[in-house]
Amino acid sequence: MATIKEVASKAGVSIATVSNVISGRIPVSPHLKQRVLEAVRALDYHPNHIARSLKVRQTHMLGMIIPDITNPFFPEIIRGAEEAARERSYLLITVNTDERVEREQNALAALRSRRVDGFLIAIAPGDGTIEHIRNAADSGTPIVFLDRVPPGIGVDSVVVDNVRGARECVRHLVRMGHQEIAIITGSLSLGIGRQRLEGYQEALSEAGIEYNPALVFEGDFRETSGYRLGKQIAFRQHLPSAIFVCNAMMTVGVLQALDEAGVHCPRDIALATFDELPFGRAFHPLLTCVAQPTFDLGFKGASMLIDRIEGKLTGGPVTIQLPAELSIRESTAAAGLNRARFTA
Amino acid sequence: MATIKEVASKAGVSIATVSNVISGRIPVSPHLKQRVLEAVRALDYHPNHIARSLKVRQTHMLGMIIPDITNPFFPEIIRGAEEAARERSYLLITVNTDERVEREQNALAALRSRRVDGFLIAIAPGDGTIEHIRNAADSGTPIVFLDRVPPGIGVDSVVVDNVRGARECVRHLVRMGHQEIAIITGSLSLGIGRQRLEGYQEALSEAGIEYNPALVFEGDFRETSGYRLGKQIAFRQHLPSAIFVCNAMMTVGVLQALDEAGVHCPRDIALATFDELPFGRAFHPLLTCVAQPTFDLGFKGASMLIDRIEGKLTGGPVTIQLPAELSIRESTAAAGLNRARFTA
DNA sequence: TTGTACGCGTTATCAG
DNA sequence: CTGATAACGCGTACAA
Repeated sequence: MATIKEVASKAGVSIATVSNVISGRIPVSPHLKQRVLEAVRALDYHPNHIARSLKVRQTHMLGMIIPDITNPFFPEIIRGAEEAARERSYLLITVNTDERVEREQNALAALRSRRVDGFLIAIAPGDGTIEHIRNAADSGTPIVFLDRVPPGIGVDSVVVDNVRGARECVRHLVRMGHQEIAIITGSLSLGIGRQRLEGYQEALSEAGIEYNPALVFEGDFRETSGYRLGKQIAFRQHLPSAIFVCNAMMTVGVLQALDEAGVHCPRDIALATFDELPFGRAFHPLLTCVAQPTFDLGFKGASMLIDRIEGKLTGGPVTIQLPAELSIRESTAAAGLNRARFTA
Repeated sequence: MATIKEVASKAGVSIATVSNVISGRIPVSPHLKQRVLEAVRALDYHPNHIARSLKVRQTHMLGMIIPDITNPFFPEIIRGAEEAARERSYLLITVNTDERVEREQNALAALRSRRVDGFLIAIAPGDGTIEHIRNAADSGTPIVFLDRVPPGIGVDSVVVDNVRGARECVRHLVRMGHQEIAIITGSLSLGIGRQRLEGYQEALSEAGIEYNPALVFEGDFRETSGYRLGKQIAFRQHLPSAIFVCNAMMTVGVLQALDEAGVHCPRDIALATFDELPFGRAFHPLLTCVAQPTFDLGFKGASMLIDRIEGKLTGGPVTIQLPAELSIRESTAAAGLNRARFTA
């Protein structure tokens, strides 16, 4: 690959002049500029960002750590973050941890070695060891948490109002006449898992419905746990009249389980889910869900991170809380109550 | 961030010794090794990969360029590629182009500036300008194409046997008694788009069914085009008895369109799709599809690329062709022929 | 095993 | 406005 020296030599100028043309920071006479640009094109010159990073001590790279790239929730976040990064000429590097803390640690180490300018992190569920994250924060690298925030660490974050979203969704179920509402939670070692459960509890309590632990099934946000717990619910001696599932991946599993068990939604049971599958438009029945502002989560997170990096945001930790929006659809239409029959 | 010098000083050894401990290339006495490791931990030292890259002239980074991260086909490929990269300690950097050639060019330039050791590329549809790719290839950086290969450039690739996959799928439709089979193609400026159409044509020809251009609808692999063309088909004066859709994203659109038009699958029309939605298990009806080996595509692509980079693979371009597998499910069950009624 | 000079490609600084 | 040159942090190679 051509170097700045070769360009300079080809254009008959000094390397400093080439550098000035490329960066545009210091004006160069049109005549020389022209010659430089020609040499750049002729040699297919691409400035060596590595050398540049070494010198300026920043890489213009953002490290993003997410737990599950096969959950469509995250690709949307990535798109948002990538868009913000692109606009401000940062490169986003995303690493997937498969919900494993050990991979999260490795990813963090790899990205710190690469000297990314900042981190966007959605943590994996774990036993609460966040030493690796605390270390990164202590090193002075800005961090913004996305969606999932570990406890006891004061950094920026962009999150969803999980409690409210869950509450409104369960309220809707109650309004539809449901008294016996099962919940399939996410990992309760995660704040978002607990918050959604909390919203569920609040909605029940408001309605004067007693909280029944036997209706609480703890999943892990992955499809297989939805499938497993869905089966468990379907084969209970007594079917609840509704299920509130705490994310869309698990809902896919639940749908399959119900289907195999011959339980029809919404005729036999109502289903509502936190989080939306982008492909839900093709589902039958259409799912009542709490849609999250995924793109925005990523976009705002990356924007905030870059502001921190560039010193445009100073002072204590900032938390941006985004609302989630309830969409009422077919899956909660008079279900399980045998008041009406619904055919998709 | 701590430097190798600080570690050396803290451990009371030379930087060369620290370097040797870290890299493990030259043995160091257990005693000193221990002291170095302690210092590393105490200082939370992370080797500066930037400086290292500048010296050794390789970054251990793989650049991946994909057209649509919201199409679940690609996250699976990313997982595969990332897995292969991780195992061989490379870092995968993925950039999404939103199917836009202009972004592809920018991505390529950015990654070349970053001096990635090689490229994994699934091209965006365009007017055939592949100068940017040819330049990258000419610069000596290894490239492996994934799934989508531009014409007229001799580089490695990992692809799917599209012709055969499509042919078998349409054959199945023919076997089910369909004579009038519409096709919603992908972008025909892409090889994969043309190949799937070719498979369709072959299957028809085998069966002695005349090829009818009026049944060919050109989409672009995105959901909205499926929706639009689905509507078009649904409102034709004469409904075909089956549709073969060339990828799953478009199928989601088609399903929605049929639904809105009151056309029921499989009762009124059969549907088969190339490519599988991972969430298809929750669909009604379950979709007959040609499943692609997505993870493998990514894994094999990245493995091959790293082999090239490390000189373990030499010689002319290699193409790995992976089979796609037909899964027959409910959406093609005796449809449109009014021979039977099927209720999901 | 250690010390150390050297170079990697760039940018920043300062002298012309 | 242009050019010469010293960093940036590390890996390598050598001599001690």
